[in-house]
Amino acid sequence: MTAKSVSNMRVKILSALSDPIRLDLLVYLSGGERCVCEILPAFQRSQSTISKHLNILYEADILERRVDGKRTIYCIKEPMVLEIIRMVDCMALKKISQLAEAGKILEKTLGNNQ
Amino acid sequence: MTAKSVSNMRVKILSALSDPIRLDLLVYLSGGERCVCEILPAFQRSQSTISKHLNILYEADILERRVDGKRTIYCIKEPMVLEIIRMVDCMALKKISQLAEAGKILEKTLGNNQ
DNA sequence: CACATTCATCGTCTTAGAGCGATATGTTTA
DNA sequence: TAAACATATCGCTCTAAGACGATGAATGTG
Repeated sequence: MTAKSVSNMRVKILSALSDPIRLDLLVYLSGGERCVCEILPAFQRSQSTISKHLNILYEADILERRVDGKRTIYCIKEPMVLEIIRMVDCMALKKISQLAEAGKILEKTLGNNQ
Repeated sequence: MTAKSVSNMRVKILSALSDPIRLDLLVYLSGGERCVCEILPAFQRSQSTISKHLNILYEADILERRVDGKRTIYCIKEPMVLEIIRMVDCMALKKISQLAEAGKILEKTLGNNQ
């Protein structure tokens, strides 16, 4: 039962991370806690859309939230998530540089053949 | 341009990881390289479904593949992905144990109130 | 060469999720 | 208490993705 719970939670966390806006939100919040009315103008999306994304991150236990008067303040609950993003970026960079390298080689080869 | 490429690749990698079958495939392949005909009987899905999932992991640069005769052999290209899964599992476990703890406290409280 | 094996890809169906406007809920302020 | 503000939620549309059977493209075998 626990094994299945962990499996479900694992997918929930990774699904929450697999969206460009939500990744940007996390990077934005890595600078410290922010209320929604601060977050909104930093993202070119409707209020309902941002609210939904924040809630998905909250449900995945990645963000923490706290109500202060009429504001709701979000912050990163699990800093490990930033480490995960860092590792994924590392993988992405590796891939991009491989592609760039391949591009150069191809260019060179084509150049020689002409 | 590169920033956007990294961002796209990042989402691609995380999307590839956000599926239960694909995570199981990675755990399965962490035991070493396997051809598709070995993988298939270990998963209760159609051949086309497994093939597609393997391809998604391949496209995300997570798996490597090699053709040997009429077999295609897959293996993990980027071991860092296992480390990422490990960290996500850690987060998931933390959450599960929090829930379990909350359950106990609730139980105790209800018990005391009666 | 005909056939079996192995795997990828295509076409189709169905479901999940992103996006947004409109509305609901709770809080401060006038 | 009415109005303004901050945010969540609902209802809807549209697109992306999962699943699978059928087909296609290789490779090996009799």
